[in-house]
Amino acid sequence: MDDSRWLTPEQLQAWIRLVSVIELLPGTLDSQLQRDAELTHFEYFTLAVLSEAPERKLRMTALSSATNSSLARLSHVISRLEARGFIARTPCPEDRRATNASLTDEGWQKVMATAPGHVATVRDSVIDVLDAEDVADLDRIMGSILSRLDPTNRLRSWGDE
Amino acid sequence: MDDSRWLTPEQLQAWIRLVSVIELLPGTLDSQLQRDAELTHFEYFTLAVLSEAPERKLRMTALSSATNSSLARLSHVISRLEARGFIARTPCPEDRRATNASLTDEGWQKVMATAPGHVATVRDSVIDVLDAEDVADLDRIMGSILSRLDPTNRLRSWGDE
DNA sequence: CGCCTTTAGTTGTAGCGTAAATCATTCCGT
DNA sequence: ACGGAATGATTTACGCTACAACTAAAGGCG
Repeated sequence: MDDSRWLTPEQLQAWIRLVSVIELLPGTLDSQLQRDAELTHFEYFTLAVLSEAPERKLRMTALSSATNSSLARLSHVISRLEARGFIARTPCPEDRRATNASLTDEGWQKVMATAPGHVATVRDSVIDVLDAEDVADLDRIMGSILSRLDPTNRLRSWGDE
Repeated sequence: MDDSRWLTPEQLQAWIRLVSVIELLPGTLDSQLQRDAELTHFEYFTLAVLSEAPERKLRMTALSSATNSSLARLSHVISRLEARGFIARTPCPEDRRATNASLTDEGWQKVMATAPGHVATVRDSVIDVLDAEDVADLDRIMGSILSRLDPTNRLRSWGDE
């Protein structure tokens, strides 16, 4: 086993801290959203992405790509959100294999009502502890990592969450 | 809703990218470990932490703290690892409420056998795309975030994963 | 002491995510 | 135009995690 393939102490510590954030942040986001809106972070994010899309509508595949999820996972989530009236499934005319997921008015209301509390949590747990330079560094580094993690490089420059 | 509480475009993009990493990295780590060692990343991490502890033994509470997990989650995981022979539970003499989890020889062998492949994945998906300055930035930023996320501030300066 | 509270840990259950199987439709080479 | 491969999406089964309830031991204090 080549020794140069091990991590330096600096790399190791940065890695452990990244792992810790990955372990802790989802819980923070989920519990605020669960408490205040009965939504998981992924459910909220899905609604939010949809709310930014043209006509508030996207094909399942496009939505799964935009939310970094598998189609299977998305399908489950959309089923739940559909049952709650936040999303409607409609068959796609151009390609009869495809399904469009579109945000209902109720879904739109839900996003509007939920966003402020969520943003407050994001600021409180992440953004507000960082200065402008930190934010730029974070953006650059996460971009680099994503280029490895996300083979299809779908990392857009985003309008909004 | 005060407008200053919304995110700037720069903050928003950095946030979305962080969320994407949080969504994608666990899957990458889990699938490599699952494929090569039939371990989740959390299971591996637990074994690894234990392998660095004095006598390769820690109390459940200390271990849950070191792995950023709840005691309940840890208890389930330790049960699985115990059933597979990687860990042994022993009652703690000083405090009869407490339980020690200690790494068995098999568990030690497992960590040794699994580490190289895992480190290769970590390098490949994260570390190798970053230069020394990036690593320092990542470390600093994750440290800042953790100070908010982790009220007990147990972020040590780590010996090893 | 006796009682209440806190700490340590385990267990049961419900819900979410992953992986694999399935099905329908479309694409494509010949 | 036909048959196979690829694509779009859903469904099922199963494993992991969070949450709540519970047991047991220790600490604190009047």
